[in-house]
Amino acid sequence: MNYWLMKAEENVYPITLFQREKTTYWDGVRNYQARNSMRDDMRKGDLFFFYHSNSKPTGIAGIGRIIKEGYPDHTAFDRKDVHYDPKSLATNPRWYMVDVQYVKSAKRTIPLEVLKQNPKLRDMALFRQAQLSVQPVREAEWKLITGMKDWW
DNA sequence: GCCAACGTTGGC
DNA sequence: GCCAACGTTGGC
Repeated sequence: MNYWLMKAEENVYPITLFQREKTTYWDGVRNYQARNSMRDDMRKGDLFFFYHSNSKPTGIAGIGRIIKEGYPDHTAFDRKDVHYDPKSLATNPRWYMVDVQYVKSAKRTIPLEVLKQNPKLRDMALFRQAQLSVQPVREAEWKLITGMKDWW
């Protein structure tokens, strides 16, 4: 079982919408490292932190589960889609996505600042590669964060 | 809205 | 292969 952190802009896809929809596909990732994680490493049943960026505060808003492993991101083929990429061909897709299911929300978003203050979380990818929208989370980090009673 | 960090593109 | 220009991410 692997753990992940996936970022969504709150004004684009808030966790309240995820909760209503229950399942969705995670499209629009256009970074190779994030793509590789989704295409090669995510497994059905893996859990992830749903992270709100561009929000007040930014931070972990909830938890989701991977329910379908990597497959071509069709929004890259759609000329009218904001994530259209003419270099991604149906015969040779460049971008991948996964299907995800809502699991639960934090009582309140756990702010980035709170995570930063915990010395045990210092090595999280979140701080080392701030711009990466899909990133692995270590089991110890997962357990520590999900065990923060005030927030769940 | 600003801007630092960082990834990608393309000329050479 | 280098690197400047450019675009995007995301915190603030």
